[in-house]
Amino acid sequence: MVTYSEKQLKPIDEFCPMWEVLTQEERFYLRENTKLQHFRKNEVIYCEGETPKFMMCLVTGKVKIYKDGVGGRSQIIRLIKPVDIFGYRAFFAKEPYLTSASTIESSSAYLVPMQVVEQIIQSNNKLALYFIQSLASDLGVDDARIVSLTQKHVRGRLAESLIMLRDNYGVESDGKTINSHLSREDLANYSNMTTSNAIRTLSNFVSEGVIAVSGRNIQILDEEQLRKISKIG
Amino acid sequence: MVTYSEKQLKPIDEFCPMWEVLTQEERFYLRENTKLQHFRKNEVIYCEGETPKFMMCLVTGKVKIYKDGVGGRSQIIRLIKPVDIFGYRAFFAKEPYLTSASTIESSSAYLVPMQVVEQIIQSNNKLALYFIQSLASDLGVDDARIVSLTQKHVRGRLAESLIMLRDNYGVESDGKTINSHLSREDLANYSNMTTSNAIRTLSNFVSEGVIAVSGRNIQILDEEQLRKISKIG
DNA sequence: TTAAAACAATGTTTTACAGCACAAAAATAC
DNA sequence: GTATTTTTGTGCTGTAAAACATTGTTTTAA
Repeated sequence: MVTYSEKQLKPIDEFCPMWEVLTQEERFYLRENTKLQHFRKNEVIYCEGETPKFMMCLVTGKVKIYKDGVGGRSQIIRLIKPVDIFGYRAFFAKEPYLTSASTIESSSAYLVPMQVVEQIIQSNNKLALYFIQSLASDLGVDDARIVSLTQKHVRGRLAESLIMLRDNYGVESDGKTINSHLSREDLANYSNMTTSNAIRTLSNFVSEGVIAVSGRNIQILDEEQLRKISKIG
Repeated sequence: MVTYSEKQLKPIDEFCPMWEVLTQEERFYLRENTKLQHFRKNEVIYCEGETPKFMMCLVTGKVKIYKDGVGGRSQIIRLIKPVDIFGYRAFFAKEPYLTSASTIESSSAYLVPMQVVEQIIQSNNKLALYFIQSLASDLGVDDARIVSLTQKHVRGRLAESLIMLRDNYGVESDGKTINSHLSREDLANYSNMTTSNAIRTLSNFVSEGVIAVSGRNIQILDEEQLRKISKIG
């Protein structure tokens, strides 16, 4: 039962540039074993503790990777945008999932069984090197994040998050509004602060003229100043 | 100019189990291009911002990977023990080093040029998979660490660090003393707290009977209680 | 079309922890 | 073996940010 819009969708090996290194046989094998799945807004994709079975390639929507910590407090580890892949780390580390994944808006993703990925890696070194590079980059981001989240003050952490959101998701057609509409709570959970503090600090930024806010729409007005706050704070 | 003790040392491909997957030719190629280097106590091995050229395999001693953050405050990201490899992440991510590395005691390490590593990976898939697994594991540790360092209280963070130190470096011949002798400052920098707080909390643990301390020697007396503190705090 | 959640905003209280300052002890240098 | 630096230990103070409380606002559901 394939809908019209899905018919128009490119197969996974053409949709996502990482598979360009595959041979024709490998591409066919990949396609045959990949399925497209849709997720409603705020639907959980996988949970901490589960056994990783699929790698996901996000086609549309937005996904958060998070961890529930002390006292049910949630920490968003990273945010996924279309064409990003996720859900494969735990399999390679031979562990159950250490994180959970949930959509933050209606989303769809290609699901590839991890055995299929592993098999292709075993025959294709370039794909292996792609994963090495991808994991190495993520690890660098995490290393930097450890320092930011522990050492920067609330203002600095929020400023950094806003810049990341803009860099990651881009802006809307007006060229200003960040193409991401996180709730204040998610913004707080990403930036390691309480919701109250995210709200408070956001409105401080507005009165200082560095950003403009309208509901969940955020515009960066003075990027230089925001970077300054991110660096010093 | 090879000393007697170095003569006795196994070549890198025999010393470190990760190279077992190499062919004879690859092993020879690796050996020919590897050099052993000694580092004094508190000697810097590489610095944030430098271009990664070598992968290190620690032969003896202990090394800290750290990042200098806000106001010169240092955060130790991870601790290296013999036979661990380090210094390769940035090369794979095609970045300059994001962290610095320094010995915390007199150490020696095999240095392998990253081009050599990359070349062997290109011809040997099993080695590629080893790096994928290694990076995936480190990423999982970092993900968990983000939550611990941001959400746990001082007591919980220090308790977790002590357990990690024991698990990572083991105990001395008495079967109790942790085989690691970090300064209070390094312990604090690993656990994201001030030196004062590390000292204070450490002596609190002593009066509670969960650990015993004598200079830089630390013994875990009540592991169950320490785990409890780590979990709740 | 009203009820009920969920979300946003703001003010108040509490507390965990950083940031000193200073003293003692230990390691290192001279 | 004395001097000097580094490390360790302790107490006090200020403050950033959590926790709590209250009210207003928007979205969802019934």
